[in-house]
Amino acid sequence: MADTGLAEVHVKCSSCPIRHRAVCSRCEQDELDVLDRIKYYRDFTPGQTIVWAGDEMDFVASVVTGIATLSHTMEDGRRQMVGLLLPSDFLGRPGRETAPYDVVATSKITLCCFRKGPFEELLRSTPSINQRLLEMTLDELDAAREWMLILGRKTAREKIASLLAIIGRRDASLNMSTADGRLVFDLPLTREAMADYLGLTLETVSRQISALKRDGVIQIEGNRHVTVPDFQRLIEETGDDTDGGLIA
Amino acid sequence: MADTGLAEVHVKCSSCPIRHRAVCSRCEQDELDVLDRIKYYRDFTPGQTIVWAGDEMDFVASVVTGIATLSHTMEDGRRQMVGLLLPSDFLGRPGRETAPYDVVATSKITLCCFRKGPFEELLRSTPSINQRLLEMTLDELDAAREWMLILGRKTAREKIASLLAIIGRRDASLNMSTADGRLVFDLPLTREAMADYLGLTLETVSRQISALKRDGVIQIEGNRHVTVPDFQRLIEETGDDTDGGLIA
DNA sequence: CGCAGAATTGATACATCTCAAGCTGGGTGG
DNA sequence: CCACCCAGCTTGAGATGTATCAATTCTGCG
Repeated sequence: MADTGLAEVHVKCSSCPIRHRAVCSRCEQDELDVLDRIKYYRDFTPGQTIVWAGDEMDFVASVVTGIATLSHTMEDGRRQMVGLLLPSDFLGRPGRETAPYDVVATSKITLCCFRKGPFEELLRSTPSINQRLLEMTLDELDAAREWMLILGRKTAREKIASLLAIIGRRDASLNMSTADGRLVFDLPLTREAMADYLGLTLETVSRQISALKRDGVIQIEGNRHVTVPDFQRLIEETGDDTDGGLIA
Repeated sequence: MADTGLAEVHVKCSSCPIRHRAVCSRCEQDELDVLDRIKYYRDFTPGQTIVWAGDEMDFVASVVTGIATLSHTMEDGRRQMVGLLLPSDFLGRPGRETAPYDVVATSKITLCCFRKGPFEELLRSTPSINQRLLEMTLDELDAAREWMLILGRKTAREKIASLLAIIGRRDASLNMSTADGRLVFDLPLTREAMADYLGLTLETVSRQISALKRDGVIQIEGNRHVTVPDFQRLIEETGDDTDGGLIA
């Protein structure tokens, strides 16, 4: 079933894990009933391309579980990630025919999909969805702008530290981590994906991670498992204002 | 009056130059009447800071005329522009207390302002505004993502060509330019502002502009007046797919 | 166990930054 | 009316951070 991406199960909205954060989070029960009727799930396997840039895109979706990336690819192969989709994030743009970027599953991923036409109809008739989508889009725009600072002005070391801080912070807010500045998480990205995120080569990513490890800013087991002994220290390495509460 | 930014005149919405493109573009007459009652104008002079990052921001606004920039500044002075506000663009974020970036007037500029509270009320009660703001925010997000590709993966020469193409295209769509691939416009930014836009130093900007001039891709009179003899050629220099219709 | 993808490490090349010196044009005051 | 001034810009020479090319070495998994 992985090839078609069609999933067998149909979870009720009321027991959906992203119920309180996704584009539907402000919906009343009657609105959820409508969504429940028209939604459908699709699963993708790691590495699988969900949408190709330029392809017609006849659906929009929420990420239920898993991770996906949005990226531009230039003709000569240079690639820049421009979005990272985590659970509850929204994929697709109402009022647009074709996808502007490649969307690729980084992990096993499940999407909650709506055909574009019906969703656009809902958007017009359901203020709670329109307002939530506006809020989510504004948040994404903020994230994109912080990302632009990283891409345009930070050194390779600061870029790596920034990415680790972003991932660590998100994990902390999800997993109710220890509040004592210690932080443990798994990287959801390969070195190459990190390079695409940060506008670096994978070699430079590797070197800078090694350097941060040498300097005691982080510890690593295996390739993915990261321990940050002192989050504040990591923040200092990002070049940002050192305000640094875990949930910022 | 430039110091307070308060403008003397009060233009009726129905005869406003950005009537058909701004956040209010989908409003009916009765909705415009409401806006007309609560809006107020503010003027700023070139170089004047409209909002400082971190300051409380008690208003939102549409740019009526002129140009402003949004930018992050790091503690050590590194600066990255993250937004360029042109006429009809929207400034401010409903539901946020403090400004995340500096907003600086690049030219003489006039804003059509609304106090934040009343505007948020309107947003809740007026779907036409909410929907238009969503659409505009999605457009900005797309622009931010294209910008991320420029920042992360393009060479200095490609960055300059991309910026010239962006400015040229916009001017072409406004001024109904000659359709024969020739293009003439004025740069709205200094070399330093271009550098902040592109994540370069101003020296590199200057060198690359000189190089493009040497290679016949552009001609320059004075410091700002640019002629592009062959727009397609410029597009080839951006590194993007060479689709290149003027209005893309 | 062994293999393939992922990651590390090294040597070198090169694009862009940095520091420094001069140029240019428009505005101002003597 | 001219000389000066200064912000904005250009150009040069050298330093430096990151990319590139090229081996190895890990790590997780069948």
